[in-house]
Amino acid sequence: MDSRKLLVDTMSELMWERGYSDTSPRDVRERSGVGQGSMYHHFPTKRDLALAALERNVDDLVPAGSELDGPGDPMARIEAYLMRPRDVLKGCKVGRMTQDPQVREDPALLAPVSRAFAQAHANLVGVLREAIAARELRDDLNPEQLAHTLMAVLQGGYVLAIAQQDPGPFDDARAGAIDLLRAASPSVLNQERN
Amino acid sequence: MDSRKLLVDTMSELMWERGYSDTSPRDVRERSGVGQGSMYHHFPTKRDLALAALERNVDDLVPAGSELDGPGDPMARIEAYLMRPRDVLKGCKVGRMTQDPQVREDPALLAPVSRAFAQAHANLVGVLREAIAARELRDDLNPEQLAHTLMAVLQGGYVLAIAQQDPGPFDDARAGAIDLLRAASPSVLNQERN
DNA sequence: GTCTATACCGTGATAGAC
DNA sequence: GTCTATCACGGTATAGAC
Repeated sequence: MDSRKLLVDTMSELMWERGYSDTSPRDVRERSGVGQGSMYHHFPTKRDLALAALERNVDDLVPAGSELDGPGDPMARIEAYLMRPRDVLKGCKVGRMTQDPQVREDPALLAPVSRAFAQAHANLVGVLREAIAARELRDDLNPEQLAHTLMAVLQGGYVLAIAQQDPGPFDDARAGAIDLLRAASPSVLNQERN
Repeated sequence: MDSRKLLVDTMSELMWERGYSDTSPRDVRERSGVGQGSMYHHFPTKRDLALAALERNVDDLVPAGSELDGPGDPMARIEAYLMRPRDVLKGCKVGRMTQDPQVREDPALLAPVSRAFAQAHANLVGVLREAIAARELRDDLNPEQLAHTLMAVLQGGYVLAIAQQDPGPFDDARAGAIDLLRAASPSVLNQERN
């Protein structure tokens, strides 16, 4: 129906599955069924199509962090965010882009990726601060650093899982992170001091 | 001098910088100065050269874990391993391969990557066990999971840093991980119980 | 907006002489 | 082992009709 939307949808999928460099205009045409003429009418270059697809893929990631804004204890929300089911062996549609040389070298393509991670970081920092305020986490922990740690656990978990072609390492990584977070609750001793 | 070695060296560099798909035989020839004939004499296909280069790149990573076998407290060795200086914005020459579709789909190319991470995991598990035995870490933590967590922090740290074109998120991620590890030492209360 | 035809270039080789 | 020449193919468009 709407060729333009079809093209963006298809490019989004392909960029998730194969990245940018390794996805050709021909791949997009064949999967979408949109003809050559239409394609270049809507998007003068492959890069233009990729930009549209990328904006879409990063937008998918923002509501994906909705566990963080929900109700419940801050720590419970953080754990829910980490434990949300994910398509582990496909990897992260946003993080993947950082390993594509043609994306890395193109500030315009990298920009949406950068924004998405910055947004995720800000959300996580907020909940971590709440957790500290609620005495669920020690107050000597740095929320900015810790947010990057947790994001890295997820992004790196994908890498390890794909290397083994097994989601196990991803699940291990996040379970270990949660154990550490729980171990970092203010100790009974400290609570008695206050 | 030795064309074969020159080719492997050059391919190793290029695969670190640009991955496999995006590195062409021409790139290798031009950077190495080795001629077309020599190249295809030593390596019948690009994939053969990549296999040799990959074996070499993963071998670079094993001695890189030598901090783990050194002297000193187990926890100090883990921290030294995490804090070792790294070329953050270039990323990990092994982890990078997992995002290349042509590597992902080729079991022979993925195998060295898988082995390298499995080895790193085994080494980390060993030191984490020592840390628990030395009462530097709580004994209710799972060393297998935790090892994957720490590896993921590094691998994911690269992703975040490249996205921002700034090593900051990588440094945050590992600093946060170390803070969590320290917070997971057996509490005074627990120590008194034993 | 969509179609078909055409074009140019880089990739990933192969061929055969030296 | 190394050199130069050649090649088939896919990637990434452009041209112009409908």
